[in-house]
Amino acid sequence: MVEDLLDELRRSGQRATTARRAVLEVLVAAGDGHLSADELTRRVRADHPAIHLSTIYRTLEALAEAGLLTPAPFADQPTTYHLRADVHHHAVCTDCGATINLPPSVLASLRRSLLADHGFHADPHHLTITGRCRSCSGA
Amino acid sequence: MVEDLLDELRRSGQRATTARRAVLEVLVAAGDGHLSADELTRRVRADHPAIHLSTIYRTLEALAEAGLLTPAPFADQPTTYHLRADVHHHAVCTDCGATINLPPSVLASLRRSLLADHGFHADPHHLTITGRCRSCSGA
DNA sequence: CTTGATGCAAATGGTTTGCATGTTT
DNA sequence: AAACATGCAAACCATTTGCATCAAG
Repeated sequence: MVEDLLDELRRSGQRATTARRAVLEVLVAAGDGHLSADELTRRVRADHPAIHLSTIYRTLEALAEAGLLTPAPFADQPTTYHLRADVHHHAVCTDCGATINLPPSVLASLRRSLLADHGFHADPHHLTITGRCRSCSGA
Repeated sequence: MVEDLLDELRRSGQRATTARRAVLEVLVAAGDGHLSADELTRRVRADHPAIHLSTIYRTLEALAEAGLLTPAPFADQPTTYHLRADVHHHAVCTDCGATINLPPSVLASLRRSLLADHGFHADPHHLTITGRCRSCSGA
């Protein structure tokens, strides 16, 4: 898994270093969770205490450029990152903060109408839609 | 127009000050354009040179709380703001940077399915969807 | 006159960068 | 060996905050 990703990295002309392997391992272990650069650093350091926060940022940039991961900039909070394989979207409740993961398919009809009406090929890596969840909207 | 908005501000328990009037004037004059705090300050200062950037931020916070405007956090770039009356969404081309304004109605079916499937009442103040515009996707 | 708003300067927090050194290819 | 990645410290930039002063109700 991680080795496959590293191969893809190399194929895109980048080097496979310890830091990059470590970051990918943490991301794979996290499943489809979203990790901030800071949290990622904390976890990477469990095994590699010397790896620096700035390296994590540069690594994330390299991995994103190679198309292996996607940054998910939330409003305010620090940007989080997840593997490209786990593309999904979010519904976030503005009252309680609950988040619902949504499959890419929820955007199917939106994409269709953007294409039909504007010739726009939507390729949303990550989308956050705000609103109120079932329990908060009941209140 | 601006006076109506100021009334609404007062009704929500906030004070109608010079700074707030000035910000509203600039926003109204900007139409549905999106202005960053910095750009807003530049424009406000044309008439009121003493108004400070931090006041603009506090003003924006007050106006947002009163429901008069909406912050639109773009990826990376500084957050921009527009009047609540001009709610709309964006499609941004990742190649050329072109942006298309979209009416709220483009989200109708998405909202319907979120409600049906998750009991989630979507109320997106602002959404940015990435992809490639007609001309760039042709290339 | 009381409470909230403003100006200013200084702090914050996430992210980026310059540079000397270490590692991958 | 050459090119690129890393650690570190310092810079950056948008935004926030403490505090003394000022203005709106």
